Amino acid sequence: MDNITLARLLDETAALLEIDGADPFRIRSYRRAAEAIEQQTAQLAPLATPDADPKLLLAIPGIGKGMAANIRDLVATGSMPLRDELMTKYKPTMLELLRLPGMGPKTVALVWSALQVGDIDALEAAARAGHLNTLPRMGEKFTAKLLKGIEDYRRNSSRFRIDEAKEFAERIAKLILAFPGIDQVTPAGSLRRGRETVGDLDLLATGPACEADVVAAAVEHVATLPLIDKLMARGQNKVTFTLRNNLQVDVRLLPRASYGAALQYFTGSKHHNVALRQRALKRGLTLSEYALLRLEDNAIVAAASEEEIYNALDLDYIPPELRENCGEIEAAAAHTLPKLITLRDLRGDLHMHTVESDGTATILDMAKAAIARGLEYIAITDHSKNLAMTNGLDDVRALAHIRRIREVDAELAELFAQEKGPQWLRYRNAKAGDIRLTHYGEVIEPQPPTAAFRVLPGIEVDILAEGELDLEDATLAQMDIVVASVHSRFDQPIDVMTARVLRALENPYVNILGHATGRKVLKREPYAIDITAILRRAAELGVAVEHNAAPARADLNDLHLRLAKELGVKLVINTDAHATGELDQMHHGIVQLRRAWLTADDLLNTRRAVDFLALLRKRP
DNA sequence: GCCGTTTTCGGCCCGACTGTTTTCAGTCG
Repeated sequence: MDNITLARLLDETAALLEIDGADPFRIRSYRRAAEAIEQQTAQLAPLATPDADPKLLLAIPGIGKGMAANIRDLVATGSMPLRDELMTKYKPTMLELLRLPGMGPKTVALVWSALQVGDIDALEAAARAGHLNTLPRMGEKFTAKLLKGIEDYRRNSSRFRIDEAKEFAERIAKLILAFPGIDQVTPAGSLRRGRETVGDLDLLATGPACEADVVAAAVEHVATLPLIDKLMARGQNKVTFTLRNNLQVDVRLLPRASYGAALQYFTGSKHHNVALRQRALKRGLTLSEYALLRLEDNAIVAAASEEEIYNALDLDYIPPELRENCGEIEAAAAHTLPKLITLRDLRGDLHMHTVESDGTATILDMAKAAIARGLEYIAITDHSKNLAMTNGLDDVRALAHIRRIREVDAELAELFAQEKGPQWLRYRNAKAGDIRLTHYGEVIEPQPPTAAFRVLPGIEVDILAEGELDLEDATLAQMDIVVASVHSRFDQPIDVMTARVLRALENPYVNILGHATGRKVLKREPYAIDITAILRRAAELGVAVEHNAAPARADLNDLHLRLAKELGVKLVINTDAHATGELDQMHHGIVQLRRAWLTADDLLNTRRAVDFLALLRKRP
């Protein structure tokens, strides 16, 4: 039984306990255990066998004697007594009801006990028949909202990818900023924390118009924005609505003086906030979205900035990406938070395409775009022949392409030698206007170059059915960068796919493993290969593993990135750009790396080009 | 059910909004 299943079973038990009206603190402990298990990079099942050291499970915060016994039961039998008992009392489909808006545990328990309604279809039927109106607190409005909720749930219960969510956040922010007196709109929530997907948007607005005595007008402005599909709720300083694509947006308008407290509060995560408030209480303080207050006299200790609040709690400032209550508070207290990687640390991008296969720009265009973004080297890695639909290269074309790449490389080196930099800055400045080198507010200033920009010849070679590659070794030997990727046939069993990739890693010319998992971020599809096995082998062989920065193609999740670091895997981050503008996708990938606590030292392509090449796998 | 620079017992985060209430329970983030 893997960690994800374990966590899901405990989380379901928590939900059933909630419906059962159990002690809320006991419920919380089940949730906490589920979250703790999800965060582990090592599988727990081997630690839960009868002959394993019991201390190992107990070492995980949130798991005590009782929960350890539950875990051992789950691993041994697939279930546990409490869960079995609850499952006979209630229906598993009731868990789904909790996902509907307005349906909490109490209401689910009520419709079950009063009407024997235990699944979505029955609930909808009861609502349409007016049966719900006979129950307390469930009138016309509740029923109408619920029916809409059921409809939305069936149509689209998925989350939104971070790049899409960010785009909407920016559009809405622009509309809100049109109101005079609102001078700042900041995305908070999981978008600011850099989660791969977000369930809803949290936007925090502030400025003179958001002060308590005048905020009503600004609320009216937000509640009547033209792109609102359905207004869900509106309060004194909060507006909730959905867009036509069903993305839910929460806008809070808060006074400038409490901006820091509000930003901290709405950025979350929930668990991080809970832990922070507990810490505050231990210090005789109380934390809310308005301020950090001293309990005895309600004096404001900190409110204007997040830094003040963390510092007042004897903590170093914690970057949003780390705020998951996953050890960051302890590290901040001990001053041992890592110096997280930033976009600025990146020096090269080793995976991109040109017009030679399925890209839209030339080699020189890609080089200029990379220079404009402050990079020092790139690798051109067009597709190989097996991907016919991308106009992939056979051996003859691949060798000819290498010659052109080397020509561009030499051309740029000559320019650098002749003009010592100014020419490079011209490339930069020509593009500076329409390139947004920002990372959630941090503006990246390109630095003057200290060495010639390098364009490295490479290829993204396709892994075939038996694990062999679709180009000759003699061709691959000419390349600096050989990215091996799986592009299709993900319908194969996981062991078949894994063996295929492992075999490809053995090829002495492969120095980077490209996308291989067939993972789709929004579809909850299982991985097509055993990532743990692949990472272990890659570490042994010295093959670098790519983290694809494009949100649509991100193969590795937070957990895999942390595991890769633990295993000493050589990691690189690449955009896989098919157009110059796609190089900007890099910042999404950087955020993912930050979430995994990675620093500049954990990546190969934060090094200078010459150092980087020396760190790659040794070739025969 | 977990946990311990006040603790092996007695705590366990905070506030806003909704609906249907005539003072609040349930939900949400």
